[in-house]
Amino acid sequence: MPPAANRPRPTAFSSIAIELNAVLVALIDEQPQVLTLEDGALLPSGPFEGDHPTLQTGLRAWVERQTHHPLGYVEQLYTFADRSRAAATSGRRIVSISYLGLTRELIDKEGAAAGEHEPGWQSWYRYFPWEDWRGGAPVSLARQVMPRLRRWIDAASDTADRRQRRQRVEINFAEASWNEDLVLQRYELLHEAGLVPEAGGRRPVANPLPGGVIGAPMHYDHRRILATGIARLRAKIKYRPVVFELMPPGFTLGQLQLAVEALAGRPLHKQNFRRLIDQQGLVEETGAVSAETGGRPAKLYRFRREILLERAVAGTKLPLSRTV
Amino acid sequence: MPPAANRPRPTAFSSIAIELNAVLVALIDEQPQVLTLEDGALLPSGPFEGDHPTLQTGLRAWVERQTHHPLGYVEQLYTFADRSRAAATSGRRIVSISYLGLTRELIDKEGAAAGEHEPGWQSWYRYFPWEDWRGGAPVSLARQVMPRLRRWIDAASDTADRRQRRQRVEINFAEASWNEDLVLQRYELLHEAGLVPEAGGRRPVANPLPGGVIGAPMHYDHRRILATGIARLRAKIKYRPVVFELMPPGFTLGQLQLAVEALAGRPLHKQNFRRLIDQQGLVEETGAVSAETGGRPAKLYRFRREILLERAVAGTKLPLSRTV
DNA sequence: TCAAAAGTGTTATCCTTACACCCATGT
DNA sequence: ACATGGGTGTAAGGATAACACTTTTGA
Repeated sequence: MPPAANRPRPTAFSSIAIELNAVLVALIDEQPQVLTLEDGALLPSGPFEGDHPTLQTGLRAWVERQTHHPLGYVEQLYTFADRSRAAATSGRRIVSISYLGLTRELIDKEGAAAGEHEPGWQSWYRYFPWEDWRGGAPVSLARQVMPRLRRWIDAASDTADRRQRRQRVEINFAEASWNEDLVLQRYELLHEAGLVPEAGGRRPVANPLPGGVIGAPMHYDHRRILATGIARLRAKIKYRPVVFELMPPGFTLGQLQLAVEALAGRPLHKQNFRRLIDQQGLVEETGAVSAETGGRPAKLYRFRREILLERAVAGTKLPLSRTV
Repeated sequence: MPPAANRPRPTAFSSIAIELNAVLVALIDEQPQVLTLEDGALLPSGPFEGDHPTLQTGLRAWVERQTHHPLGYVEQLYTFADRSRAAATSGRRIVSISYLGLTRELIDKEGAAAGEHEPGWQSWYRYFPWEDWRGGAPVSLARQVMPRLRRWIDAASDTADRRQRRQRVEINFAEASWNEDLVLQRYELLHEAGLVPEAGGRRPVANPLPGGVIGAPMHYDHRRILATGIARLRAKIKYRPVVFELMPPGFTLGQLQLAVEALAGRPLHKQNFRRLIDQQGLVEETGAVSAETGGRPAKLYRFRREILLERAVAGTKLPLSRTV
């Protein structure tokens, strides 16, 4: 076998910009919030310079430089490079690698540049009002989203197409069988239907309907990246103990439930939530109780960090044989 | 708000090569096989040129050019850019975006370049022999992997470190609670322990133990990418009907079970597997029966493609309330 | 007739869902 | 006293895991 250097390897020396995007999430005032720039129109992003050993260290470097705060849990989301959706205004091609970051503490605003670029937290439901089912079905769904989707269905060119559209809407938006994990799928469908045209760098949509925008827009495809992050997080809290990355060191079970509800965007069953938590052995009592918001004082709990080492997490759906 | 072109946007015009890698999987002779180059030492990879509208079309373009065969199911895996693991030999920085592709049919070898670059299929268990539990615990696990991992544990600098190592090995490699989804975690642990040094472009490992390589090596970090693909696929077959992308149009339930077993790397319980399949309504009888390998003739089934539109797939683990 | 694989039926167990209820505190 | 949230017990239903058994072919 020839040495590595001699082997031909089909790689292009492309003049393409590589950008790192971050969906930084924190729970503030029982709301899932996202760090943004420019009044909520932009996710923080930075260049990937070749001088970092890994992508993640590159990300951590500029996020911490920009926010003066160490980053906790970080995971890669997706790599986008759609020509039409990223940077149509500049002629330059951009590959954007996005990350999800969870933080427990507030980002120090002092260190950041003042003025237009000042970072700020925004509730993610500002961008996706139809995703917040904590108080029942969101009004914007019935009032705005569904009527426009129905018009989009009717605008199909032929019956086969119309049937297809109806079926897709039914799967993703049916109230009776709402699946909170489909954040990205729903956003992509709305985008395809021309209902979420973005502020900058978007291709003119195929079917621009009157009535315009639903939910706050963002520049480039940042709202799509945000949708990816929310979808990932909602799926993940179901099989990995990531909520605790967003919680303070001590918390009540009620606070924990509110946190999960904020992320999942729907109310949970109190008693069963509690049973689920303790039968998984995720938390332990600190011994203290909280002086709180009315009602009986609640025990404080802390996350058992050890279990990150103890568990490998299952994930079964196959009828496994015991005769291995 | 200023127009998009005026807004400063922190992107670097990096001179970094962008590469697309493909883990192309097919089921051949009841084995999960992967398309490779150079006698199995390399995954097919190609450049991302800026002239494609999306990353996926870029990938499809060169894969189809190289193999003269249309690509079916495709999904993005991960983006790596570790300096130490990708291309240490050349000085150039490479960002490699990897994809998983599933194909039902053989790739046409005629169209490909002859000689050293001729593509060929390899069983993926050639690279990860410890992952094949279809015939019970693989011998290489007890004979090779575990003894070396134990030496790695003993080689820890202090007791805390030793305890940590023991725990990680226990979680990922314990026979009693083997989790077939942890392919990537296990590979990364073996890599960290210096047990899977790769042929080219790898940083000299911290703890090179005698006894050398376990499983067939690959160049660069391609084995890591392959591990990512296998892990993703094993996890995915549990909640999405992707196996059918690998099956012929008509198949028996026995063949289907063998296919899932090949991917999951472990034997399944026949009766329960059948119940699971038909209670999910995934398949329907074609009416035909197969002339087969001995024993009673089996009914042939086909995948109900419609269900891809009918279902949104659940994925619950939270105690949801009905009082929405 | 026997091996080999297909195919059917039934039972025990666990987990999820749901309901009903009591407890401790502030106002 | 009563509103408010904390906290506990238990029953019904469904899904999984396991077992036992019959059927149909080829050699």
